[in-house]
Amino acid sequence: MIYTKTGEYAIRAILFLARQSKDELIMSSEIAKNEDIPAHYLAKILQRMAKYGYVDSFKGRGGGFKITELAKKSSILEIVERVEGPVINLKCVTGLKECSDENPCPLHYEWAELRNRIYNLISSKSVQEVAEKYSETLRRNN
Amino acid sequence: MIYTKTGEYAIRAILFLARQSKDELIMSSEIAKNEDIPAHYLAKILQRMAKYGYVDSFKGRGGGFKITELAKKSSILEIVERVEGPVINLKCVTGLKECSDENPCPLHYEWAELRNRIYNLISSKSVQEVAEKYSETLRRNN
DNA sequence: TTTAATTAAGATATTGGACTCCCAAATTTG
DNA sequence: CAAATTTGGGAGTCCAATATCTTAATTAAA
Repeated sequence: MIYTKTGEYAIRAILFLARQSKDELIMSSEIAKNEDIPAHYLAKILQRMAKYGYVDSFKGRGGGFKITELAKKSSILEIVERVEGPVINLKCVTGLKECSDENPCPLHYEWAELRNRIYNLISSKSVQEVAEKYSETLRRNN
Repeated sequence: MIYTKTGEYAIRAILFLARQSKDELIMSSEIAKNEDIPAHYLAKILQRMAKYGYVDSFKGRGGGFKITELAKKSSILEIVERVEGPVINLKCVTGLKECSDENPCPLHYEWAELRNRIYNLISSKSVQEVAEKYSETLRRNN
């Protein structure tokens, strides 16, 4: 993974919610169980995502979480960066202090290209698209 | 950066040493100053690299460090992994629990390719090559 | 031989991420 | 209304990475 556990848990939870049938409420504990995430910790992350408007939350018996339209349209990168801050450091793989477009280290341009492609990979598809395609794969195989 | 600060410091120090004129001894504090690395922390890292045979160390007045032939021939990846353990996590960018070649998530193959290219980028050139090419760039520009 | 300089080594401190616990607030159900 | 259930929010623990400090060992130079 490129990001931290917090970001990973956030994405797994949101993709899990995105794969549920419409308007169904899922409890934090159920997501935790299914995705193998520490329950109390996930609760915190969901709490934050509720603030950001990525999930709607409902208290009390029968309560739980469901994904919002905002989250469905968002990319993985957007959600992760909201939850944990910038994902990929801009610095070059050599880490050289003076490395820049003017004074490029020998790996500068190749790394820049890869970095862009990584960004692209996790920002060009919406959560909904990813969830749907993944559901298809699971349907085909099982 | 893909690796931790410890790995980054190690690489910057080793590339700095690789750019020095032959047989010159460089003090830990001098590297720290030039590369803007916490001095005491770098000392620890150099100490470990001495154990691994990547630098030779000399105590006392006039002492310091110099890079070994082993380090010159090694790749950035080799050194970083020696210093801090495996660099890039194998897990997919979606973090999905069941993601595998059989049940690939929608980003699985693209990510696998990028991961390979990153590995390639930091493992196909030796420290010496990187240092030499970088020195050339600096000479041309300044 | 003494002093200063430099690395080696180990102990300690700080920080941030990961995780836990507890109680309050809200909501449903009986 | 009371009890049970579920999220919200605050506080606290744990651990590894990062960073600092102190002292010992070694060496060169005065």
